[in-house]
Amino acid sequence: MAVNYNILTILGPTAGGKTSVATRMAYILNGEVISADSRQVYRGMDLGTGKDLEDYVVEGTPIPYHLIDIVDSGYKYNVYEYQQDFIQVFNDIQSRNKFPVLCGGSGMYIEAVLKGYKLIHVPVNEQLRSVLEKKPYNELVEILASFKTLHNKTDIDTRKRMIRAIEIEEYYSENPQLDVDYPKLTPLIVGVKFDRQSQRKRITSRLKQRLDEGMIDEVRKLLDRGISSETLVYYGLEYKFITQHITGELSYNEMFKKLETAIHQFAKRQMTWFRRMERNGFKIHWLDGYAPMNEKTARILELLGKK
RNA sequence: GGGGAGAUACCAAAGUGGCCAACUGGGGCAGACUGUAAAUCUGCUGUCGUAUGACUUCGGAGGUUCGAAUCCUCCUCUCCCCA
Repeated sequence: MAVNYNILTILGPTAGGKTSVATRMAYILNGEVISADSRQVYRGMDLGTGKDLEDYVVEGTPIPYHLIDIVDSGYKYNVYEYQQDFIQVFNDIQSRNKFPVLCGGSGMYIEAVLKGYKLIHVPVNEQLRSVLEKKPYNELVEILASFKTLHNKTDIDTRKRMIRAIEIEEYYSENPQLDVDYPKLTPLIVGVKFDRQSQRKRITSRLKQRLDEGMIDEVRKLLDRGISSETLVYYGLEYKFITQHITGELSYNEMFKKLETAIHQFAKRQMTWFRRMERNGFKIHWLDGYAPMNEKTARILELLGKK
């Protein structure tokens, strides 16, 4: 029985070659790419986020992409906004009879849209915050526990998150209607990965390459533009360690080693998320990164039932 | 050539007769995670499919002792200082 997939998802850990597979598929399917990357949304953050914009031209044809370069660096984007933006882009692509290819490595963003997390806009409640901020942590735990149903299951390991969690529950309790008009998605999910040893090698050589291409200058430019080092550190990985190098906290070698390790660990966490998705019922069809492109695309077409 | 310091698990580093299969940090592995998610947090990490269990470890070889990573002897190697 043929399944009518209405979206193709390409996921996988960093440095696995997802983008080229996604753009190739978009080229074949007359489609457009929707990025699922929590850091590529920022303008001016290219090398550090591994945007690979040159991959968006296949056989001389530019492939339209979405949710890349949509906000200024310095801004703090989040899942809620991502989901909203995704819905809009998805509907738009469908209305133009193009095929959407979701591609990225931000597990939570992917799951948020494929699973349709119920996220609604919860405004900041300054009054509530000022009250909660005076209370001890254990009292906050009790307050959060007092809500019958929890909509927000995030970590509450810090006071800040705890207060935000209560703020969200508080809002839900007063605004019970939370059904948003969510598009019906029937995704085919394909993962691209290499064996761990190869993955590590790829991460390291890609890191060296991007440093050669001027990744440090990119970060320096952001600092010059007035983005605080705290914000850059918040962005993590490349932006975090390179900023610490620029401010003199880390030598070049220390920066390189720590960053390399951090990216390896990040790739591992990405895989942990994907495995969890599989346990939770998402079928991910894994492709060996070493397979040639035509083999990958043939396999995906086969899975899509277009062969 | 003379003097001194040291060799501990993947790495660094505690431990200096029993409470040591060995503190701790890093790394590695596994996991949690719906509003920071490139974040944050948790567990495991000598071997034995489980173990209040067994077995093998603290440079090597001997020895002392009821008992050694810890004490003694010899050997090998590393580092530092003076020549």
